[in-house]
Amino acid sequence: MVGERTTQGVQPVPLRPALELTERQRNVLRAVVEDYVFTAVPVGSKMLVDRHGLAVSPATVRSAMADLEAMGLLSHPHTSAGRVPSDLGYRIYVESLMREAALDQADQLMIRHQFSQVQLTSNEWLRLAASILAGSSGSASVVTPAKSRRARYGHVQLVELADTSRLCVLVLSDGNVVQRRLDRATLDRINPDGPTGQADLDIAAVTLNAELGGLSAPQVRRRLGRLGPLATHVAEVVAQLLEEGDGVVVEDVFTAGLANVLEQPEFAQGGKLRGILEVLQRSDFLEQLVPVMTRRGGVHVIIGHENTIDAMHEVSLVFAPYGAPDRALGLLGVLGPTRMPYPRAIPTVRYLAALMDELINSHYAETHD
Amino acid sequence: MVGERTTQGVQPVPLRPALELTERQRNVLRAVVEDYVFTAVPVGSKMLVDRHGLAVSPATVRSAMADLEAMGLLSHPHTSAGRVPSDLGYRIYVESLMREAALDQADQLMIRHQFSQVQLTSNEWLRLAASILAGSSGSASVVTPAKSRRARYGHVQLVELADTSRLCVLVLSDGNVVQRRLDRATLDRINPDGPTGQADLDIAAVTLNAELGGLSAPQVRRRLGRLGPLATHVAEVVAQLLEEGDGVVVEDVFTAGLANVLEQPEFAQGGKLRGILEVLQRSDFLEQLVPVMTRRGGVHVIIGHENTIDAMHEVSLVFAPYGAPDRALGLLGVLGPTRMPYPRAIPTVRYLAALMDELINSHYAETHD
DNA sequence: GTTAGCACTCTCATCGGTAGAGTGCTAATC
DNA sequence: GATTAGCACTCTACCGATGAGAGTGCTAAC
Repeated sequence: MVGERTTQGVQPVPLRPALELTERQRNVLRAVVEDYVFTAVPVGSKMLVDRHGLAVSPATVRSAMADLEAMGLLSHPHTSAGRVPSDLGYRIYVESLMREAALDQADQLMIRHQFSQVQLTSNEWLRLAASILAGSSGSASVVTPAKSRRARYGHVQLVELADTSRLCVLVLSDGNVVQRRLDRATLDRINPDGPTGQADLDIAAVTLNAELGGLSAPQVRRRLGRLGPLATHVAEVVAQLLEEGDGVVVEDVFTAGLANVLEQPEFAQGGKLRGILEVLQRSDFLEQLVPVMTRRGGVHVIIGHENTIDAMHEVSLVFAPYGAPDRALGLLGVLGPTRMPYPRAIPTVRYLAALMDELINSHYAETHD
Repeated sequence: MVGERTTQGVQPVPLRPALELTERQRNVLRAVVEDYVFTAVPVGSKMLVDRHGLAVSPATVRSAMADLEAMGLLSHPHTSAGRVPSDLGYRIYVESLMREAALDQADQLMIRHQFSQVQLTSNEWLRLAASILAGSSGSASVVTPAKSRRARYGHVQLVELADTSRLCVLVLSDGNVVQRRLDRATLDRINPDGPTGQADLDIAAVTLNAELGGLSAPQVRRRLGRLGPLATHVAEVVAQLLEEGDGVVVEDVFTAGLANVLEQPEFAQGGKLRGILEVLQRSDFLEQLVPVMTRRGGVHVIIGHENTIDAMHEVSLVFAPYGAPDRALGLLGVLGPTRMPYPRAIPTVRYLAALMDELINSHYAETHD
């Protein structure tokens, strides 16, 4: 029942060398976190024994709480209020106190079923993932498309649209599609005898696809000389497109369930949410997660002040990478108050990441067995 | 100075036959709206004469206000509070009282400059538009990609990815690109001798591009018989893709500036925003605007209860279509409290719609003159 | 080591009172 | 006849006091 593999070592955590807790302290901390996550109200000693069947008196719990507070795991809004977990308290909880259960069989089936209804090559897929994640975790969710950090040339298509525009559509080796319009003036310079037509474009495309398959941006650049003038120009554009994508993993972000976060009492007055919304819409906040995530897979939890972004000091992130290793990497996860139901959020994120791994791999590989 | 072309006839407005206002009533209504939009505080008679240099006494203003209230243009939060415009009051204001100025020359240049930095064929373009719109209007903004309601076949590309997946990339006549993975099992059935390779795919693509250019979904279906087995299968997929896009205009939505709305005092407590956020993320709320917008271009204003969606009863929309008539239609606009600075929002939306018209048309047509 | 008892602290909800803003009405004024 | 000054009235928002309740920390007894 209890998930053996917890989410340890989430990297930026300054765990003091020996933070040994007694069994009682562990129980109290666990109870405080779970009670507070549930009620959003600072929890006092009496409530705690009443609701969690601790076989000791409130006074004993008080002394344990005082110890935990001294260690920095709990804090006090004011003298005569109950205790609230600190970021560090949540950290300890997540790493060694939490009882993490796998996702319900029924939920799993339901989720799978929803995915089976939708085409993988469309953004609908990601929208669905975001929506499921938000619904199931009760937080805001974020999903980015799977994308290779070093995508290579896959296949190019040059199109003359009904009007006089010329489009270069590049399918990358990771399956993503990017496009760019070809500059008219340049085309006219290359082909001074008249407008560049579909026939010209087709010839260039054939050349390019034969010559450039599987190449990276610098490799494409090295080939520039050996192609015809039109093909060279397009190859230049292709190289640019490859370079623009290089190293960038997070481009588009699909979010859902913002309303869930809005509902939380800690964000009742809009002020606090404002910063978060702004960060969310920029999306570069995910960029910083990429190195950590690629270094080691699995679910990563970032709690409150562990986040380097100021506006995020009151929220927690539960994220995981998905995709094919070294080919395409996507990120997905949830964002909620630090007072987040981790035992629910973590398995949900884990399951969805695994599912999307699976889908993406079968999408690409689809072996015959 | 004063914009002659106001945004009249926004359709679902039950304007009573003869709503004649005296000059004074008009002035008072205008002053109330502008004061309230600025301060967000119900405005009383004394404040009004003080701040708006009305050459009459508060008592006179009071009587005018009472008249306006009887006509349903103002309302009273409670007995001894100031007046607040009703939705109808805003409507009258927008249609005939507002002094609408064109956008600043400097602003215009700045916006143009930002667009010049970005590729039209990427979503960055739309993201930028949303961001400009939000920043300039101080509200939340929404932008959808320009899309034809009846796009036709443009050009197809069939790609064998590095692994065993086969992709069909379809460029539509409106310049948009859609893709779909080809089903492996079907391919194997069509070509039982071995896996369908890039060579096979190329041949099929050439056939399809020669045969199907400019055709609509039913026309493509009618051609199905005359093509080879592989091409027929792909054409089937193409027809599906065309059909899925038919009639749908709003698919992806780019929003920005949600935080701006959050900041407004009327949404200080999250509850009200919740519904709006949910509607925004669904995006089907725009679908209902499409018929109105295509029937007649220009800026459309929908105030509070004029909106058929319940969750939107406390917000106003200022929207305009853009794109090439009968080819590709996109929607853009802003969403804010009914207490919106219409004289700023409307010209901004108008300008941006015109600019995007222009960009899109030069993108597609780019005539030689 | 645990617990009961107790004094103490702090918040929060309640309540009455008051200041202030605004109204509607009436009678005087231009 | 329209406008305005004056006035009584109403309602809210704010303030300060009060008391209940929850929770703590400490000490002494178990």
